[in-house]
Amino acid sequence: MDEQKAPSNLGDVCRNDETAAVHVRDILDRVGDKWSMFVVSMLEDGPQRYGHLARDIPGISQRMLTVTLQRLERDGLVERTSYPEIPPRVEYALSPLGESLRGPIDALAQWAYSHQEEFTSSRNRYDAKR
Amino acid sequence: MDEQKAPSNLGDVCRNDETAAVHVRDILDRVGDKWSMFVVSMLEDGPQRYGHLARDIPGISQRMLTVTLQRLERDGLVERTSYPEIPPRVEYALSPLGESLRGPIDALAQWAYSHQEEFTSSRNRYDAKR
DNA sequence: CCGGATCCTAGACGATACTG
DNA sequence: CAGTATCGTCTAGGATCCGG
Repeated sequence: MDEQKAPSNLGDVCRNDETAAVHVRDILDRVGDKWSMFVVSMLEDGPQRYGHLARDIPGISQRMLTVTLQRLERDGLVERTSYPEIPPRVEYALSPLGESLRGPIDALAQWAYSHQEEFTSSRNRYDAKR
Repeated sequence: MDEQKAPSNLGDVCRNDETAAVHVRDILDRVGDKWSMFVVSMLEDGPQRYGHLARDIPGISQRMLTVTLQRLERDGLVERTSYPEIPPRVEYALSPLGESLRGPIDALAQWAYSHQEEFTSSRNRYDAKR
């Protein structure tokens, strides 16, 4: 008894397995940082070049695009391919692991989209009371 | 023509609707901050008192528990009920909106749990090259 | 074209002490 | 018991300039 079943929700993950909880935190950090999921969404249609991403993501600085891509590559969510040409060409694509993240992320995006009304009205109500 | 369909993934959400993208960012901020989802996971089993949360969430400071709960309440994910007794008693519970977030969050938690191996091995491989 | 290196600021977070 | 107030630290993120 006390079989190690795959946990089915966040609470089970956090409570059953100390190290798993740490990894969940790492993922949530990546998901929650300012640009990562935006970049991932840009790669959903296929590989993109650095310059294309820089142009199409409004407001991102060169530095943040660079570090975001590096972190995503480090985490194995994005694959970087550089072609030794002049001028240099570098392409970024979702890895299989990155592709597999699309499901959960899209679910979250849909939730955010369909509940934005309740979300903001709750904030307005709360702020009005101060 | 140009009917506004519900977007089915993160890219559609971000590209189709400027304000929706902002709300998605707000949600992702909340999901990504250090304690929010941990607190939410603690409330999955039912309402909890402040002190109980403080004891059961390892490493959280009083301040961070307070501000986390306030933010969750502001966003309408958690409901606060204070009973005017001596000594005071305050209970926090998931709102219906908060309950509805469990699906997407649990999906993400499961993803993190089942892919932690690839995640960390990718990081080790990446770090080894520097 | 694709970044790396530097400097800077705002806000997230933590420790501690105090209060209705 | 359930917070608030205050202070210090640390890091994410932005602006800008430089290099292969």
